Amino acid sequence: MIDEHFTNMLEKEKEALAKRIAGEITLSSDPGKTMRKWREIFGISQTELAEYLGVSSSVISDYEGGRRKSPGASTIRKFVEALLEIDEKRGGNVIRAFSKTFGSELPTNAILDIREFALPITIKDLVDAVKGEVVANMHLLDRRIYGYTVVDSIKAILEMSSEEFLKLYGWTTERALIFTKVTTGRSPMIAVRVQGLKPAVVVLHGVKKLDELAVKLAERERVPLIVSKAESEVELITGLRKLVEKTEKEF
Amino acid sequence: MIDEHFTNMLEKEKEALAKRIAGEITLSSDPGKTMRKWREIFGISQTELAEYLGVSSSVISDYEGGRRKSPGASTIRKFVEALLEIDEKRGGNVIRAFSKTFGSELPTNAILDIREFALPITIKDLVDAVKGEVVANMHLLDRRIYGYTVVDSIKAILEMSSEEFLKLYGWTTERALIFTKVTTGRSPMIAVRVQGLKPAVVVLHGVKKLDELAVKLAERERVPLIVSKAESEVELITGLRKLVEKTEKEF
DNA sequence: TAAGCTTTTCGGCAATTGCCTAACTCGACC
DNA sequence: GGTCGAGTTAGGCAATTGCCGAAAAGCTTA
Repeated sequence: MIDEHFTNMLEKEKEALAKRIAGEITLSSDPGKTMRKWREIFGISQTELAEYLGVSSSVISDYEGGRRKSPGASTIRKFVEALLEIDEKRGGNVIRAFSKTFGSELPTNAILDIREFALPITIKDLVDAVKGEVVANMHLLDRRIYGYTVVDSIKAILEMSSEEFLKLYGWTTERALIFTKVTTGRSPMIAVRVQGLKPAVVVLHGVKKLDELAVKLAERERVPLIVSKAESEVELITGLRKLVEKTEKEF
Repeated sequence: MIDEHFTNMLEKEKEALAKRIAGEITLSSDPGKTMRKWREIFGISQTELAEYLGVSSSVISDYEGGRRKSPGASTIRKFVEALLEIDEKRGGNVIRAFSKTFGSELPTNAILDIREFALPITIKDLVDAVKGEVVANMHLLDRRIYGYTVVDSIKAILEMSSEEFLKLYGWTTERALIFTKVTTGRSPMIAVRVQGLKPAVVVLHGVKKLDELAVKLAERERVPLIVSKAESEVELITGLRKLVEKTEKEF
């Protein structure tokens, strides 16, 4: 009974997300661009999506590239449904990441800020926003990221269970994971390695003396590592939010 | 500054509603049917919408009738934007009715229940759901309605300002207005008449002795008047909610 | 650096959309 | 009963979509 209720709630969240994505694509002045944005948020390749839909991959590329100015409702529907079904088959991490039910389960005092960008940005953009310095994997700065999560590393380590850590990383691989109250950077990077999942980039704020091991772990995992020189958490978050607003204006 | 903030909030609600409507149309297995549903919720005629969009009215009829199985994104976008812009020109009552901002301004203890149906129902359906008896305008029972508002008439009269009454009626003309704790039905019908607006149907619950003036006022306003014989408010609301669920299943 | 995988670009074509016009139906009202 | 406004139906047609396949280009990784 309770399980059934919970399942119905998740189903509603999925429907709401489907509607949100479909609405956004349909109302967009560049539907193809928005289609790409959401496909990348889900971390699905054009090839995989094409196979799932039973079309050739050039079809997906043509849509996302804007060759078709006004995709039909059927096409958008199939596209959106495929994204959600593929995600569900993978465990439903992205659906959960965008649902309110999931959001309310996290210890909110460890999480200082969570935002999405209206448009994908590069890690280079992020570096500027956090007054950062790249300390590992500089060659990977062209990666796209779609959002960020700012975590108080002390609170997170003290209060979050292993499962919650997993959830934190499991959102998408296309987000920046930002730790504040960091001393050497060792603990966050160990946590990243132990969980075996990869955020698109890790930002450390508050570093007194960077531990060489942190750099090595980042290089091993091929995760760009950035040290933020922002004066305070407020300044860090303000810079990030300005970046969010900037992408909203450009969109 | 505060005005600006408030305007931005309304703009966001409008965007959210646009996305909701567009998403629903796009994901629907019968987009035309959903387009009609939303046009009727806004109380806009096909003719007016067609003129606004600069097309002939047969175009709207063809879409809503399902002649086009997969309307393009551009078409849906123009349709949705037109609905919202026309409503805004009329004062934005429907946009507000569907926004959270508006909802939180009403005295919630006077309003016992507010719901939408997933599909339009006729007044006949409503009569059954509330164990009702039609006392005026029986020939108008084929009208479509899209939702209902149940109001405690005593609390509403004691606590609601004239402006709030106006808001209550101003939602759409496609909803049922249901008064509970009614003795003769005179006061609710006078309120209906004084405000000069027309709900699709009025239901009176708890009538001891129906005032003939109530019937006359209903006839004059051409508003179907129904007296509910439900044993209690709970039974009344339960019947209505069952009807909501029924439409959700059929949709 | 080479191989393998992913994505892009473009020509082609059948099917469908977006819109028109004209004729018709229905309900309300004078 | 006649008029008017709202809505429906269907034929027609130019423009666009939905999809294919092939060639080229780009990216990642060992």
